[in-house]
Amino acid sequence: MSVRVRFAPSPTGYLHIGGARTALYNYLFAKANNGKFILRVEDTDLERSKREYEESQLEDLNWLGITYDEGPDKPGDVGPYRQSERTEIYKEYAKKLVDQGLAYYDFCSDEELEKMKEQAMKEGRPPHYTGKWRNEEFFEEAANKLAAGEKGAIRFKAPKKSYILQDEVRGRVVFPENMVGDFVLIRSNGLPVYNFCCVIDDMLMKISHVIRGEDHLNNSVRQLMIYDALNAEPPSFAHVSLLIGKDRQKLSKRHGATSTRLYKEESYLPSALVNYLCLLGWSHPDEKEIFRIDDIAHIFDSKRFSKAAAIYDLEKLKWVNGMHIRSLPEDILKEEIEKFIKEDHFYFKQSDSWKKSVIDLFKNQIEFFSDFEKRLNEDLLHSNIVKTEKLEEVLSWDTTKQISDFLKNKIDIIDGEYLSKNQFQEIFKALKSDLGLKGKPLFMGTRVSLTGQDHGPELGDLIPLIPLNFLKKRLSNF
RNA sequence: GCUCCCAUCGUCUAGCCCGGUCUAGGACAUCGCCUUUUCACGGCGGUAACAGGGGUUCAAAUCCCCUUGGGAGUACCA
Repeated sequence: MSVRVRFAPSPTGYLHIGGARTALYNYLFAKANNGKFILRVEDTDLERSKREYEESQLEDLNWLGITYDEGPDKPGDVGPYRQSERTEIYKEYAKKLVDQGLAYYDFCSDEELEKMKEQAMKEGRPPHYTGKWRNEEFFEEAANKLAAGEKGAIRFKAPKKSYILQDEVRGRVVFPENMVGDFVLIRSNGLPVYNFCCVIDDMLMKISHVIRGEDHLNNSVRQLMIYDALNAEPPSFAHVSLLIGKDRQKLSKRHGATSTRLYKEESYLPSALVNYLCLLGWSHPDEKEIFRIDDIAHIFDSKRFSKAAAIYDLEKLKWVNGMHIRSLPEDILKEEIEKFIKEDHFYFKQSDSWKKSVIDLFKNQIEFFSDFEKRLNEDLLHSNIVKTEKLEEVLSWDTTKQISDFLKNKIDIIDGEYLSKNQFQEIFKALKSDLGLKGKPLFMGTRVSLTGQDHGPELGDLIPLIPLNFLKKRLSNF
């Protein structure tokens, strides 16, 4: 049987980081098994679903490099791929179930339903449907109401038996009898409910494996019931552990950035995000930590999912991002970095070789593309200098005063835009021998005199990249 | 409440299925040292975990049970 998997987001918000991970696992699983990855939009909740969210989610998926074979914008043979466009299909199946006596029309009002639940809770019973409409003797009355144009919901008659789910991740899960009561298939407004359309679609779209969040585990019993009623073979299921926040609660807005979009805006590399997400609940057989997802697709194995929920914590993601930045080819790195530098920045007025040197100088020190401009401004162009205690200390040394005087004399008489590497080396050598300094006083004194900072890249690499007039200006402060 | 799921360093995890090779391995973070000063990179090293209790066994992180803790579901949301 050919492998077909799907990701089925609801367009009720931006793409959630947890959703992105689920999509990723499906994508990887399809790739590993030479299967197809289908994207289906679950927009049956009319009030919350918005087309703009759908568009943004597809866009973000694309940004992450998670591409699908079939979807609303890539029609295949089993469309349409938006549930809102499939309501007739669901109704048809629901009616068939009613005809077979496996479901029934229910005309209870919200108030009646509410009362039923309260009563059950009070008596310590599970809050299941106990309305009269499930009884055959009222079928005729229901038919009359229907004929008279009254709106009723279609409710599924939950069989009184236990169900067993052989889950790829959880193993054998037994759902005892009486776990759920009769549930709604089609709402009185004619729209289907998740558990129903999910099954119909997975069946019609020939989905072979369902990989989804553990929050759906309990839904499975309802879905299994429907497959049974439809006489259809259920797909195999893999319920992946959930992503949670530091407080071990379900990931939500208050845990900070939970939408994929924000990572895009903060200049994270999609390859890094996806690399990190992949490792949150799945492990590489060789414990490799840094990889491109397409490189591991062929070894992706659903047996390596972990069962426990993972805390979503940004620290490691930052590191992964830095690693991905460093592995970028030179020209792409340059291109990406430049996207995050202001158009009128000093950087763009410099020569290509200068740009290259500067990128080489900083690329190992940044975790984000947006860090580059910061480094440039602080380490090279000396804006935003913070007077630290350490800096004050170095400034107070007599040797520092000697160094700055010496440098001022040497550098003031040099013309040009930059100091060459050789020029700097010579000056530095002279400084060393003339003043007889070494170690910390020498290096720190020179650094502070020339950059105004107590830290930064290797002096020999850094100084020749600082415009000469900046150096002169700096020295004139002493 | 009821049902289901989960439980290894602060965090992500390997190991668990097929008990001994585990005085529990890796990574992030953290700390220390080295890399002629700093930051970073790199290298080396340190701190740090099998939730608790019972079994089974010559032997348990690994198998079984209980407790505790956490999570999910219990909708005419998805």
